[in-house]
Amino acid sequence: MYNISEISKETGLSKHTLRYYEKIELLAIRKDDKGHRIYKQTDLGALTFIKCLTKTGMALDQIKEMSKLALVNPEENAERILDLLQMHKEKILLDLKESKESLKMIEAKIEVALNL
Amino acid sequence: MYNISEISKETGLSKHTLRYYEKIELLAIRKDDKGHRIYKQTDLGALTFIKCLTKTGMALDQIKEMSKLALVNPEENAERILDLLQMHKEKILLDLKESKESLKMIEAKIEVALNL
DNA sequence: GTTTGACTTAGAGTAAACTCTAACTTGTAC
DNA sequence: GTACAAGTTAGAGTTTACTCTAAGTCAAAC
Repeated sequence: MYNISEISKETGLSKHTLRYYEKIELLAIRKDDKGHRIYKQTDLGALTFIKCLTKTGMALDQIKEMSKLALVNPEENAERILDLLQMHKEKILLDLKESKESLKMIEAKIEVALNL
Repeated sequence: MYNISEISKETGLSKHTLRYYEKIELLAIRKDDKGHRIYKQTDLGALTFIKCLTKTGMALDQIKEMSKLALVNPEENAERILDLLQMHKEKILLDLKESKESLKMIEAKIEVALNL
């Protein structure tokens, strides 16, 4: 069990961002009798996974769509979720390829600059 | 020599974006007597390199700063430019590392989903 | 000679993902 | 009992990188 400050430190996401994620219904967090958020291990896991997805360029809208599918009816939607994850995986592989190509061009520029 | 439509096709950047890049002074393009833009091979090269930099996460502001340095006084600024390029290279390497880690987590999720 | 299509401009509008502000409550420390 | 720190909300503002619109010029096609 964590409060918002602890989760913020743990995930590296700002408190603002954590509240924002709730506002856009990316995830739902239980609150105590004072209205303060209580984060569980599973919430930490979810946020860690969300970070993986955003870092690799998945839009919050898509992440939200996926997490809704998983929450509402995991069994019926398992295949669709798998599809989305696999499509994202392909996208990452393509991005990695393109980034490596860009890196080569940049390294070439650096080489040229060094030989002046 | 190319006009804006040809350069748009060649680079994959929209005409809107090409004009926008000029507006923010990312590069300067000569015009003919009718005020139409004339792109040279070097402009195509510059745009290709700009695409490498944006694709790998460099902000337009930084690209602009760098290209200003190169245009205003290439000799005096050579070292600074080299520095910026090398810093960006390090950033790409870190991003690649992080993306690969995220990829692993996503592949792990896919594995779990497949074994249900 | 007028329609079509490509170019031009200034400036407004959009989308995504935050980020901040103001006003408020609550619990602990002095 | 009051100051301080941490939590809350609704809603406004910011940043980045486009993207679009309206109004206009100009040359070639029919």
